[in-house]
Amino acid sequence: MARMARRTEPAATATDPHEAARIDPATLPGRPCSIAAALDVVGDRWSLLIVREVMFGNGRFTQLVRNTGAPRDRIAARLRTLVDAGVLERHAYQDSPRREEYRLTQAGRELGSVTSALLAWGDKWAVSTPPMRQTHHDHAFTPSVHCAECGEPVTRSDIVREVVADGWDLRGPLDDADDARS
Amino acid sequence: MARMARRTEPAATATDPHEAARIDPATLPGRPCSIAAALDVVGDRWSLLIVREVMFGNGRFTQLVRNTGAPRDRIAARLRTLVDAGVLERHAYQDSPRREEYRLTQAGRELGSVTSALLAWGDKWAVSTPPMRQTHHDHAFTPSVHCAECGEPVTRSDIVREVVADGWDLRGPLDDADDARS
DNA sequence: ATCATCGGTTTGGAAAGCAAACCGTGTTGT
DNA sequence: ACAACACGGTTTGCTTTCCAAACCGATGAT
Repeated sequence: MARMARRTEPAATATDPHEAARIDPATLPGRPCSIAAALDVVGDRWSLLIVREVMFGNGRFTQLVRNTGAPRDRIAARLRTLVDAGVLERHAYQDSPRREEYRLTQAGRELGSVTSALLAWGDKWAVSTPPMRQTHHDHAFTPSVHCAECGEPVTRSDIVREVVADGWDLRGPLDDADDARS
Repeated sequence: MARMARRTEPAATATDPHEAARIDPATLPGRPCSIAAALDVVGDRWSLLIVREVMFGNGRFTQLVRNTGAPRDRIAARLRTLVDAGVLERHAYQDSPRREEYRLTQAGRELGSVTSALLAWGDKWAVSTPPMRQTHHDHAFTPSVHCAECGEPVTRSDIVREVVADGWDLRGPLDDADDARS
């Protein structure tokens, strides 16, 4: 994808061929950050809609084109990069004629937390009328973020962030005359 | 943003001037879906990185440019659409010379669930070395999605989805000869 | 007076996105 | 046998967006 094109190094040190190459966050523009790295993989216009459709069981090319509304060449391009990134895998569902469909990998399945958060936010803030309903054991489902360690629901102020990458802190690059700091 | 440009109607029925205009999901390309609507607002290359920086307290123009790595004109353009969408608000932090900074609205703050999910996913699947550490009450923080109603941690198979928008179900548009259904 | 800071805008070229037409393989209908 | 169709894409020609770098206007500091 385009954002990828701005990175300076592909960092092809994959030992396992099944494992997709990982991004060195220092090669991304701006702050080294896993949010930026995640968006480098799925942050374009169509990727998360493709993931949504595959989650719904619609993993075939024509289904993806129809249900996302994206141009065919965009779908084709995104499918390639998502397979390369280890989010999807290509799987033949018949020979003769050979037909392929796409399935989620474990990494792809775990994007469910992202689509789920976007769905909830969109329902609440973006949309006039929610077009889909989600239920969890027969009651309406609203996601709530908890701490996996202690199980408690999380408030934003409970979370402390610390930058471990060299040359940056929460304010920005350290060598910058942004404000007084040694 | 560009994706916005493909919608056919702005749906300007806002009663409250503070409330941003909401999207009619039927006007989006593809499946009517709040994920697509959310991505219509924050689904471009830079928006969520802007939101990240504002969450970190870096709400000024030059900070946003430096810390996201985006071109100045892109930041300016995104700030306008994010303010229009009700994610950010512009706030003067001094007069003479007048200087503005951007702050999160409630809608913007609630994008924390999205950035949080992306951060966790990026840490686990996209990045070679996580460049940031998050702690919750002095232990490492990993987000876990629970059901807000019953408090239980959520498995993907526990969630049942139902399309309420006209003309679609989970497979796609109903009038389509995708497979046999009345 | 000159230079620096801040919050942008302008400009010109390069890249990406788009809709629509096309293609190869294989199957179905007549 | 032959035409039409399904599927999973690719190609083409054009439009839109994106980018880097330069510029701008208001003000304050030297």
